[in-house]
Amino acid sequence: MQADPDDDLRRHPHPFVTVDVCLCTLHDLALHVLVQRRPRAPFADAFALPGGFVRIDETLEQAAARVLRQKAGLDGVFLEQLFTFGRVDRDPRGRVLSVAYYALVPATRLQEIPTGSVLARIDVPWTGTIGGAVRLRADGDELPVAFDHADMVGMVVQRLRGKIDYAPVGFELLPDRFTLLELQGVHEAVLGTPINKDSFRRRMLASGLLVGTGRRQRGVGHRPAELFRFRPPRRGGHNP
Amino acid sequence: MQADPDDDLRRHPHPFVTVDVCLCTLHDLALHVLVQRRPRAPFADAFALPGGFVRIDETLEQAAARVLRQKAGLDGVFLEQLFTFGRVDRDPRGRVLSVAYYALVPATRLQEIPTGSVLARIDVPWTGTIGGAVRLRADGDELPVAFDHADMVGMVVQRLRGKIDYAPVGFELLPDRFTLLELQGVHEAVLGTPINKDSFRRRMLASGLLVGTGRRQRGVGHRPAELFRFRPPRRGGHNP
DNA sequence: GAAATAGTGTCTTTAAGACAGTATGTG
DNA sequence: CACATACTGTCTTAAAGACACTATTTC
Repeated sequence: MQADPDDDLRRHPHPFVTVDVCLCTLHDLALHVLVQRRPRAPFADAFALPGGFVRIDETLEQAAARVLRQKAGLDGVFLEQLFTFGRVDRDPRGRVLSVAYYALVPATRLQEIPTGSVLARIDVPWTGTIGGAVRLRADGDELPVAFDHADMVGMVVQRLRGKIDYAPVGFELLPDRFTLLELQGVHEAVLGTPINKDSFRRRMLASGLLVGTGRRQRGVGHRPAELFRFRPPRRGGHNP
Repeated sequence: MQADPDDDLRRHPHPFVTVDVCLCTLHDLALHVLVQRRPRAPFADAFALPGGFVRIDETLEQAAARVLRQKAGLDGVFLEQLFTFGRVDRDPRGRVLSVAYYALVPATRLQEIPTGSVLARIDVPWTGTIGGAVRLRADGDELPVAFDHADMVGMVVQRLRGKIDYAPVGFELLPDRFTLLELQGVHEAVLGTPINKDSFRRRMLASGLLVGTGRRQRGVGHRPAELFRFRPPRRGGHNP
C-alpha cells in the first residue's frame, strides 16, 4: 500500500471482509467439521461454516476467535489463518472477501454442539496434497455446502496433510492424555492413508514431543497402553 | 459469513483492503526483494513493498498481478498468496487489511528496475523456519521499512524454506537453462545453509523435474556443466 | 601443465519398513 | 486359557553423507 493515484479508491465502494472458521475435530477416526444450516438466501438450507464480518477495531485473529466463541461456545483452542478467498462472485449479495481460519479441538470439547449446527464428516475425493473441494456428509447423506466453503474445508485438509509430519498439530485433536495408537489414528485420519506402526512409534518417541505419564489405559480388553502427554517444543516454529 | 445480526455491520465503516507484493529474486547468491521509497507520510522516506487497493471488480490474485504489472512492469511470473495481515494499527491512516502475495522471478527479468525502486538484500536474523521480521539492505546500509512489511518479507522466507524441498519453487528464481550448481546455489540462498553437493545432485536428478539439454556452459574457466531445463510435474500439487 | 569444477563409483551412516517374539491386560 | 494389543529387538532396504577418483574445459 502506498500513497498514489489509487488513494481515491478509498472514497469508492470497497469490498466487505468476513472471517469464516473451519472448526475441525476427530470423530470415529474421521475428520469432521462444524457447519450451520442457513435459514435464508443466499444458499438457503445449505450448510455454511460459522463466520461473521470483521469489525473495524479487532484483528483478524480476534474476529475468528469471537466467531468461535459466539457460534460454537469455544475459547482457547488452536486457531490459525488458512487463506483469503477473493473470487468476485463468491457471495451473490456483493463483493465480500473472506479470511478463512481453521481451528482444531478434541472431540471431548464438542459434546454439545449448538442447535442448527451439524458436525459433518469430511469426505476427501483426492489423495496426497493435491487439494480441491471436499464433500460433507451427515448420517451418510451429502450436505449442500454454501458459498465456496467446500473449497475452504478442502484447503484445511490439504494444509493439515502438509503440516502434520513436522508440526505438532495432531495433538490438538486429542484429549490431554492419549496412547500412541490413538495418535497414530489421528495421523491416519488426516493423511487418509495407513501408517507403519513401528516406524510411527519410533519417530514419535524420538521426536521429544511426548512425555509419558506413568498411567495406562483401563478396561480395554487387552494389554493397556501407556498414556502420553504432549510437551510443546522449546521455541516456536520448526528449526531443522 | 451468514445472515444474522452482524449484517447491519454492512452499513458501518468497514476495513479497506490492499494487496502488497513481495517480489523476490536471486542476486549474488542472496535473496533480494523489490521495495520502493515512500515520498510522503506515513513512513515518509521509508521503503515499502509495491501494493495497491483491491478494486471492487477484481479478484485478489488479479489485484496482485496488476500491482506487479503497474509497479514493476512484470507479467506472467510465479505469484502466490502469502498471508493476510490484519493488525488494527498497521496503517496509521485507518483500518487497512493487506493480503500479501509473493512473486518469484529470475534476475534476468529484473535488468531495469523502475526509478524509486530498490532491489534490497534480505538479511535473515533467524535460522530454520522459526520466522520473524527480516532486515533489508542496499549497498550495505540497512533500509527503514514501512508498515509491517519487514514481517511480510520474513514470512516469505519462512514459506520458501518450508516449501523448496518438496515444491518446484527454486526454478522460478533461475533462467530457462541452468546448471545443477546454480540450482544448488538457489537452494542454499533460500535455506541459508550449505547443502551436500552429492546428495543434492542425486535428489534433483531422481526427482524427474529436470531435463538435460545437450548443451553446456561456455567460457567458465573449468570443465563446463550441462545445462538443464525445468520440466513441470504432470499434475498440480504434491502427491506423496 | 595448473587450476577449477563436472561427473562417477563406492563405502558408511541413518531412518524406515518388516517381522518375530515376549509382555500384560480383559474375558 | 484365549485373545488382543503393547512393547522390544533385529534384519532388510532406501536415502543421505562422505570421499576418492577421473574428466574436461580455460588460462
